[in-house]
Amino acid sequence: MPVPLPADFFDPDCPVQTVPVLGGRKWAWKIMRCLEGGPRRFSELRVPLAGITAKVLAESLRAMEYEGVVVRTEYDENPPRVEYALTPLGRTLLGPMDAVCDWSRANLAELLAAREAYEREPSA
Amino acid sequence: MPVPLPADFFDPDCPVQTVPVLGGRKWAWKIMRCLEGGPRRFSELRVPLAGITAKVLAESLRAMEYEGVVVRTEYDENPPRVEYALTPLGRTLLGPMDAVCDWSRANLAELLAAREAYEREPSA
DNA sequence: GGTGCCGGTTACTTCAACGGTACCGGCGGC
DNA sequence: GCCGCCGGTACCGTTGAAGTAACCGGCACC
Repeated sequence: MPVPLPADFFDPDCPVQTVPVLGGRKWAWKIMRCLEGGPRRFSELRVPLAGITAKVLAESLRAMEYEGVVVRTEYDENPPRVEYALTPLGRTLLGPMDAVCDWSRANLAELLAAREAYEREPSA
Repeated sequence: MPVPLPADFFDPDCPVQTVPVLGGRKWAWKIMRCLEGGPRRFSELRVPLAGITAKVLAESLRAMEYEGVVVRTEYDENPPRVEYALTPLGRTLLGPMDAVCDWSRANLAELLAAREAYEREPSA
């Protein structure tokens, strides 16, 4: 297939650029999983996300809210309560995420082997 | 669904941690697409990846090689030639990637709308 | 002998995500 | 009065990806 790639191979507003959550956010996938079963409170999320700090969790949730996959609901009760949940849009993202997770699970051994092989012979 | 999430909700070596390429690397998805049609040379890749610098392309390719989705082949010709190609493992990743791309394409309007809405009313 | 291409490398800078610590206001309980 | 819980914010430092710019050796061409 010797056809050279053209300079306009990519759409200037290629949808990949708009993929939320998936890029550069360490905790986002796990947060999605935690919300899969229903709305959760801030401190409730901190339990399974062992090691996350309040700051990073707040940042991540706000970013995911910005991207439209999470909603934040503040209840004017006493004591005040805040709940985070997936939006319908966010819920539709779970499918494609599953595909990637399944791939990763299925190829875990090969992935780890590749890294080891590279370290033995970096760019032969 | 009021069942609280347990502290060991996530497998300590959860496969999500091992997803290559997808996290934190700006150009990796596009590079995958460029290699989809067959092996490419370094300078050949720079054409469709408008704006990428030699340094970042070299770094990205090396990282992808480390993760086992790309192979680098050096031909001892004159002038010397280097080709990059997807590994079989890398090729199997295209499927899940397509799922995410399709999702993004299908929901592009909603994604952009969510961001605009957030900017009008940040965390109401 | 100078210019350019190929496939990079090196050094320096910028930026965003992450992590750590400290602290806040409003409330309830002791 | 004091402590702690809840849901954060403010400040600071670190890291790692990305960008900028300069340069390299080997070869071909003129």
